[in-house]
Amino acid sequence: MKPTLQTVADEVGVSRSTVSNAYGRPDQLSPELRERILDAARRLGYAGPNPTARSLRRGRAGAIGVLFTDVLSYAFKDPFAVRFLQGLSLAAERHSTGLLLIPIPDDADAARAAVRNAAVDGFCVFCVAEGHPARQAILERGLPVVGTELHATDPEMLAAGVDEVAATRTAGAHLTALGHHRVAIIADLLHPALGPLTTPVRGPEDVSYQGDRERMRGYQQAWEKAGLDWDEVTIINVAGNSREAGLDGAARALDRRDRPTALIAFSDVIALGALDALRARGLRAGRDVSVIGFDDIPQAAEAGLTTVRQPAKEKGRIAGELLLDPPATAEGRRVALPTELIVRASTGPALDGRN
Amino acid sequence: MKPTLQTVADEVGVSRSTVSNAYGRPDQLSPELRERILDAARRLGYAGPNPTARSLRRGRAGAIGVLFTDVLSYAFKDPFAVRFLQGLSLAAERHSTGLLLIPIPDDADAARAAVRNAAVDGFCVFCVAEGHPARQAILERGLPVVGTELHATDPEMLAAGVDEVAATRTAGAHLTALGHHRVAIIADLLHPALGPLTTPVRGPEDVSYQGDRERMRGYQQAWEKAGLDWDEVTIINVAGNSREAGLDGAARALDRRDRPTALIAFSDVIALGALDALRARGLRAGRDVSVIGFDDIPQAAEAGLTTVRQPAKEKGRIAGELLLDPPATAEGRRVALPTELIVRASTGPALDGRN
DNA sequence: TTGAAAGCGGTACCAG
DNA sequence: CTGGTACCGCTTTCAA
Repeated sequence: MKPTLQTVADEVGVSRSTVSNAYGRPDQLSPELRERILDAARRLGYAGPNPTARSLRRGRAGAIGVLFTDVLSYAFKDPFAVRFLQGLSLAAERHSTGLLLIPIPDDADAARAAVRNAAVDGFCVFCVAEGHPARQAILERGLPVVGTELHATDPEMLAAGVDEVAATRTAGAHLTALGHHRVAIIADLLHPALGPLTTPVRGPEDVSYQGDRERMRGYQQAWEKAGLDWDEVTIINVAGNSREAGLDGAARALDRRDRPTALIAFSDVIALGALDALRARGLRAGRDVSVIGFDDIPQAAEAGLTTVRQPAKEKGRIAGELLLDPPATAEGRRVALPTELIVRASTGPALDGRN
Repeated sequence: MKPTLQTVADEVGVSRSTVSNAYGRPDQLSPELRERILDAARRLGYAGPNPTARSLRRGRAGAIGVLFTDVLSYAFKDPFAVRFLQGLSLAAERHSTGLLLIPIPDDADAARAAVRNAAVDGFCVFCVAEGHPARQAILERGLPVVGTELHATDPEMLAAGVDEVAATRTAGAHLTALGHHRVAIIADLLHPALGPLTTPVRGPEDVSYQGDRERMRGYQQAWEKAGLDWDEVTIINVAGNSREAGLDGAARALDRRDRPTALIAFSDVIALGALDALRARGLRAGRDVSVIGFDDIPQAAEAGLTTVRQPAKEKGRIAGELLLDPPATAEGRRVALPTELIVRASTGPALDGRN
């Protein structure tokens, strides 16, 4: 039988309360008694109050839940996600809180169950598509929830995000100013749980993820503003947010007869894959074909990738703080982070017959 | 007031047990009653049984704890660690269990507290040095613990690991066969919590981490077997397991007057950094200087890095299975995984005056 | 400074 | 198929 508070109390000849105090409120008893209690505990192999029982009593789980699809692989593969998690963990550490990673099973019922069974004080919804069953289950828990979409539809939702539309509108203006109009967008736009990946994506309304949808809107607005035809934009949906996916998607774009003059990736990892595709074809980025990304991960600088910078770690940190210490006012509950267009060598004037 | 089981029971006019059964054992009550209960729950905004309370009653936390130092950054940065975690999460998912990431605070007392307060069913000790205070605290919890050291000193400890000594003995033989004897070892060998990072490392006994210690032993044995002088081996301790650390460490080795003919990294990320250092000096890997790594992460193949392959994801998966379903027999509690020397272009004959 | 008592929200056995 | 009844292990007033 594992020792409990009672075991120790009996051993020392005091009450449970006193033993509890020895651990949680050292100032409530004499140092000698405390020492005696701790000694006895050590002797009995008692490792301290049971965390679960303590959580139940205190009404605080001591962890925040982070949901992941694809057995975590996405989360760990994208340097942006990694930085975000680092920020989140920073906030968690500050509040003596753990991070509970919850792998979301593919099955919808199992996914809901996973959410319902998570002993957490709040959830961070990171890259979970809006219609996903797990998302609904999270809202039902009635716990604080933080996301990265500044304009999330649910009013209860906390958010640490950037103005995606404005960010890509600027990025788009950069491209149109360089004379690009026949371009291809490459991104992981469709969530598999919501429908077949072959669904054609014509515009923002077909995109599963809110962030990506807004990014597309920004580019659309830039095209409008420049008086360009959105139909000249090819939208290529790829499976997954990864360098390999970017390579595939870019290959599909580059091997068309009317090769686009620029490739727009919705993340840097995808953009990096696009650069790989260019290289494989002997094409020079920023000269033959322009490439633009999103995030500004460290590798983007090395690769000379033009991209939109967003503060990844800070985003995570603020998301964590929002969750662990929710502001009282509605305004404080949505924090907007800045973005910046970082122009590097991968974008240049459009090389186009018509120019 | 948040609704509880009782609230729902009262609403429907049944007992708590029945409501509990409606969630946990659907076969214990009529479908109609169950529907009525679930309906009422929905109406009242009851999201299902409180996970903490359930855990307490069931005696199962539903999560395994994974300890991390350095606010998780190490864990997320090394592709090997990422794969390991993926494997771990795979096992966790199979057992409907979450992964609780526990950032270990620098302060020893806080670290112990973090371990004691974790509501978990077991711990996975991944890259936590042997003398680390958190490690002691883990053992005290009396929960199952899995590590990656096959020859861990604690008999209770479960393990999914490789024969590090044999692996590097083979790798070392490869190098000595190529004529290398004046080499440099580059690795993150000293744990900061255990003493200053400037402590000189002369041999295996000075290394903080068991795995690294054994890797060094393997190389030492290869040197002995080849009749070479271990004193010709320079040991360079770097801070952290990262590409940057590898770059730094290699720089220190390459800029010496008696430049080593080969660089031995204890991880591929460090080896990749070493390749960066070579490149920066116009040196060709495998021609001017040889480089060998450990792990065989995907980037190793791209970089043409000779390395020791170990099954990262499988290691994590097995660690998870061991933890969640500990074998009864002592033999089954330590699983040995295979390693393989993968020879690529980064190693070649020693370029040495004396050869 | 110490202790008694009342839960925190459930689960599971067992009787009906 | 349903309900009564003990707990799970701890924290926290409140009195002594």
